[in-house]
Order: sequence, then structure tokens, then C-alpha cells
Amino acid sequence: MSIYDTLNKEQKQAVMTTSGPLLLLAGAGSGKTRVLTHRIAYLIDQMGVNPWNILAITFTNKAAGEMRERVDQLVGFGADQIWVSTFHSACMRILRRYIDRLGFDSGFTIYDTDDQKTVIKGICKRLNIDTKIYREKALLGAISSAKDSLTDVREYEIGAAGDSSKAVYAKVYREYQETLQKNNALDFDDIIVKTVELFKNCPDVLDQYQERFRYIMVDEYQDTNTAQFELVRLLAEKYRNLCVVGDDDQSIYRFRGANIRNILEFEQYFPEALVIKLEQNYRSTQSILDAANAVISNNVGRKDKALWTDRGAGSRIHLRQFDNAYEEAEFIAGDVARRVKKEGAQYRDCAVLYRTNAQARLLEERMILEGIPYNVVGGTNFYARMEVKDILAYLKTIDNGRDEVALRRIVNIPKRGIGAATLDKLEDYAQLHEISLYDAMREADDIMGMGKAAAKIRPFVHLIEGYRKRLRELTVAELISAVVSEIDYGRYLQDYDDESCEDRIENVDELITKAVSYQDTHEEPSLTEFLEEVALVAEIDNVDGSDDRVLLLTLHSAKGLEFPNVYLAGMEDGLFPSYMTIVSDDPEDVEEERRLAYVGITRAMNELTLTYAKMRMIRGETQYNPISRFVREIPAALMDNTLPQGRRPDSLLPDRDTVFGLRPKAVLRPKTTAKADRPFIAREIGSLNRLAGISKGMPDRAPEDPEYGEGERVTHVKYGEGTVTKLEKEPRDYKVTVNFDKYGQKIMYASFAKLKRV
DNA sequence: TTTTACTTCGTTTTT
DNA sequence: CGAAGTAAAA
Repeated sequence: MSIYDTLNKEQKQAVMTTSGPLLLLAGAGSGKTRVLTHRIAYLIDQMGVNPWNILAITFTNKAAGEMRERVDQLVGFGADQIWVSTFHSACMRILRRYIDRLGFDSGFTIYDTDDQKTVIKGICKRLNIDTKIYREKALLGAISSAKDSLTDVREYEIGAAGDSSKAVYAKVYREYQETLQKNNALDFDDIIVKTVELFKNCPDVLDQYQERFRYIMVDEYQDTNTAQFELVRLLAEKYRNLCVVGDDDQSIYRFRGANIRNILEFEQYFPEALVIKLEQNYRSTQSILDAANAVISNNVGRKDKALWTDRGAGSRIHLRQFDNAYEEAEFIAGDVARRVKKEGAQYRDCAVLYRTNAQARLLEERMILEGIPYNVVGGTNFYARMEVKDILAYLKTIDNGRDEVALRRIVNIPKRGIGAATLDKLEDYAQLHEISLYDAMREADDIMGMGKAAAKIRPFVHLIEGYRKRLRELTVAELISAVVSEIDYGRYLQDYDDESCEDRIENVDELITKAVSYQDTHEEPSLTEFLEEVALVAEIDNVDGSDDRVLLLTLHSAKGLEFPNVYLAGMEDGLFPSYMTIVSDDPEDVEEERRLAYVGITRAMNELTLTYAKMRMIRGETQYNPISRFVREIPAALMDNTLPQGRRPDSLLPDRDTVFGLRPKAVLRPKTTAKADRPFIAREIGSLNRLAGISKGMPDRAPEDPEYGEGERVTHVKYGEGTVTKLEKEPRDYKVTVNFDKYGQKIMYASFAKLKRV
């Protein structure tokens, strides 16, 4: 009896195929992590591969940590030699060693989205670019997707030739890269891109890593972007022992540059690749899988596969409608409480999934009210909070004097009377003498025209210099404590906002706690490394599964997790799929949302509950959205409640004042913000309903007689041909039961099924 | 230079 | 609704 006997046939094949390229199409819940960990064990124990030669890449630190733990359990010896890491931290390790070859200093810092925005703002100001026309977000987005697809500044400029608008983007891209280089900083995308650049420019470095990583495994392969693919391709080029594991149906990061072609075209890059499909699901009941399969089958251009299980049908999927989001939250909280009290469930067995982070608030409030322990994943990243960023900016300034973004952030926090005018003078001086802004501050006394300002700068420089000198004798935690007390940051927070100051001080303390735990878990702790780790944590990394709490999280963060009880909240067209994707002219956008729905459904092991509200407040506006098309794509027979048969929007229109107890000021205020590109909500309802296949005013009319009868052959767009076994007239529509040749029996409503007689 | 009062704007998802 | 930006005032 060996550890490999518990694997099924395909899993075993995947584990034992150790050489050459391997594409593992692993459906949700098909045990891919098991395969990966067993494969690593097999490589070491059975094939005699040196653990040192193995690289396993995941997307989140959490996934990396879990994999490492499981490998440790399977492999007797040398497991710590394996690189199990995320794309970003693997690249960081390489860059810290070799980035000097690209003209950066190895003490570079990492810019998060906030920092990037600051840089872009500065550039726009400097170049007199109107941010009304060229939005910072759009500029950043363009730069990011250029990088994701490995388009450098030069190439971008060539592509922009002759297009004045694109030329602005190109100019900003160039300035942005130059600023980052000047600040000795990289953004998230650069971490990958610069590593690729390094490998391409320095064959000796590439060769060294190729020799080291003779066996490479990539998890969540469907989420890789072009740059990440190129990185992996380069590393694997020599020995070609590359195993990628992914599921095209779970590709949900296209907006972030994930290139689904990486999976669909893997066999073109590696013609000798073996492809293995894992379709047996060990997680969910058949009903849940049927629902997931039915929904995802509406997407085109996917690798064909269907999940199955030997677990049995299980209970039906619960579908619940509510008047508003408050009642929805009330139900979910109540249902969780009921399951815990009556069915012996634990809180941690339950998770509430939603499309947007904003939905968490109401759910959270309700959980508090009912006294249910919960945890919200995501929202504002801990390290993105103002008070935490302030402290980190101090640390960054001490660590890397060239990081101007950090310096500018804290130079006047707390108030030192160093304002824009002073900084402008310093900047001029710095530019003239080709030194950094911080170095200019050090020489402030010698700068003409500095006047009284020099006296204000002196203590600040003194403070930073003092900590630089003491850097070696202080731990990171001690350093933070010292800085916080020296600048009297607590007082600053109190003056800033008395209300929130307690929470903020708590967060600063939390940061110190994290610094202590960093200190305890690392062999050679350093400030640089601490800042790096802190920059690369994702919210999901902090989820502790051993806490007995209900988890509240977005569908995106839920990927890779599983729960006995799952609630999918806010199943409404306009929210999920989001309004943006519905009106998009690219049908791929809705398909991505559908994959998200697939991910959500397949998180559930035993019970799946879908909820939606007729009315919901979104950005201070009340919206009336129809039920999500994804719910309609689930066969009715799988659910415990019937779908609404369409409704007339006008019968539902505003009674919000009575519902929310609001004074009618919101209604009376003239709608001055209505613009051509953002139509009235009332009009949106109409169009959304039309998109969902509901036509206004039709529900109560007698249904049209279908062109087919019982026993006749019909054809369906998705299911193909079948025989009508039952035809029942209902007040609003005909209910048709069809036995499809390929998909078996389905019950559907005539007006939605659009069946054609053969 | 800093504080305040007011307007404007937007929302998907995040390593 | 809330964050963030802008203009005016102190």
C-alpha cells in the first residue's frame, strides 16, 4: 500500500508522468492539489529527483503555504529545498540578486496601486495632461496591460505613432517607467516583467535558473498572463519538464491580463505535451455539479468537459427571493444560525459569496446583530490603510532614500510646515544637481533661497539619518515603535480624526505585531525583506481556516476554497453579471462573469443557497434588477423554488421611502447628474429586463401555443434534439418536458426554451 | 500654508 | 452614499 493508491486512474497518470510537458485540465474539486503534491513526492521518492531542482508556483501565499505543508507531510527528506512560491515572490528572490544588471539597486521598493496612482498624478501635473480626458485609472490600466503583454515603452510608442491620443499614453508610460527607475521602485507588473527582461538580457543568469529548476509546476495556470507565461516558458525551455494545472472554466482574471490562450494553446507551444483531464469531482453533490455544468455550458470556446461525482444527488439548490438587501442579509444570517443550532453545523462550514465588496457591509451588520462570528475577506487591504501606509512610508524612506513617493507622503506628517513651495524648490535643486529629493533635503542648508524652510527640514533629516545609523541594532518592530513614539503619531491620529483614532492606533499596533511575527519566522530578518513581504500579501492570505467563523468574501477571493454551505448573495442581473459587462459589446465579458458563477457554485460541497433582492441600493441609488441570467441557466428541476415568471417594472417602482423610512429628499432632488453615457435607472430596468428575455407587460397574457406537441421531435440551441414527453399549459406559459438524446430529461418553459420542431 | 465647505465622480473583480 | 478633489477663507 503506497500513498499513490488513493489516486484515481487519471490522477495517477498525472503523478507518474514526470518528464516532458504536461497539461492537466483539472475541473473544480477534482483534487489537483493532491495531484501536485503527490507528484512532487513521486519525483523525489520514486524518481530520485533532487528536491533542490523543483519549483512549484502558485498565485497566492496562502496556496503556497498549504502546498508546502502538504508536501512536507508526504516527503520525508529535503522538502525545504523545494521552491514553493508565488510568481511574485519567486521573481523577487531572483531580482534581489540580479537586478543590478538592469540598472536598479538591489534595495528597490515595491509600489502598490496607491503609489502608482501618486506617480501618475505627478506626471499628469508635470506634463499638463488633463485628467478629465485622460483618467489616471485608464492610464494606469493601459500601462499595466502593456506590461502584462510584455509591450515595452519603445514598442508602445511605435504602436502609438500617428494617434495623438495614444501618443499621450505612450508619453505617460515612458515618464512612469523613468520615474520608477529614478525612485528605485518596481510595481507589481514590473516584478514579473523585469525578471523576464533579466532572463532575456543575461543568458548566464537564465541558464543558472534553468539548471536549478529542472522540474516546474504551475498551479492555477488559467490565470497566467503573457508575461508570466513567458517567464515559465523561458525557465522550462531547457529541460521541458513543465507541468501546468488549470481549468479554463475558472479563468476569472482576464481583467488583470490573464490570457486564456495560454491554456487553450499550450499544446501549440509544447507540441509533445500530454494532456490529462480530471473530471471526477470529490467535493460536491451531483445537483450542485449539474447546476455548474448547466451554467458553464452557455459559454463558447471552452475545452469540453463535464464534472461528475459518485456522491449522489444531494439536496436541491435553495433559491430565495427578497424585497431588498436587508431582508436578504437577515435571511442569510438567520439561516446560518439555524444550521448551527439545529443541524450541528459549524460557523466555519458556511461562506457567503458576493460579486462586489460593497455587499459585505449589510451582511456584516446583520451578522453582528445576530451575534454570529464572521470574518470579512478583502475590502481595503490592511496594508493600504492610511495609518499603516504612513508608517511604512517612514520605513521605506529609511530603507530606500530614493523612494520619492514614500518621502513625499511623510515629509509633512505630522505637520512640520514643509509645504508644496518648499518641496518645489528642493525638487529644482535635486534636478539641477542630479541627486534625489532626499539628498537635496540633506543639503538644504546650502540651498539658496531656502530661508526659514531649511530649519524645518533639518530635524526631519536628522530623524531619518538617526534611524539609518541604528538600523542594525534595531529589530523591525523596535524600529516601528521608536518611529511611532518619536513623531508622536498617536497624537497626530487623534488630531486627524478623533472618531477613528482608536481603530487606527490598533492597526499600528497590529503592524508591530506583524513585524514581531516576521522577526520570529525568518532566519535573517531585514527591513528590506519585511517591506517586500508586506507589499506582496493578499487579503486571502490572512484567512485562518481554524477560526470557527462564517466567511464573507467576493467570488474572486473564494477561488480555491470549499465550504459545506455556500450562499451566493445578490444574484441579480446588473449586479451579477455586473452592469458593465451586460452593456459591454464584448460577449467575452459576460462569459467571464459566467465563469465566476461557475467558480461560486462549485465552492459548495453539500448545500447551495442562491439569494436575490428585488430592490437594492447601489451607490446611493435604488435599483430594481431582474433575477440573474445565471440562475435562469440552472435547470428548474434542480431548485427548490420556481423562478419568477417575469414582472412588470412599473408595478414595482418607487415605494422606497416607506421601505427605508427615508425622507423624500432623495426623490425631490432634481436629477442633474443624468448624462448621455449613464442613463436613468428606470431606463436601465427596461433594458436589463429585455436582455434577460423578459418583455414588458406580457406576463399576464395567455401564452402563445407552441408549434410542437407531445411525442414530437424538437431541437434546442444548447441541448440538441429530443422528444417532447409532456406539455402542460400554465397561466403564463407552457411548461415543456423534453427528453434530449444527449442530455436527458429537462423541464423548461416554452418561451425561454425557444424549441423548434424538427 | 492650512483649514473648511462645497462639488464631483464613480464601482466589478486584485497578485 | 462616500471618497476625493477644488476653491475659497483664515
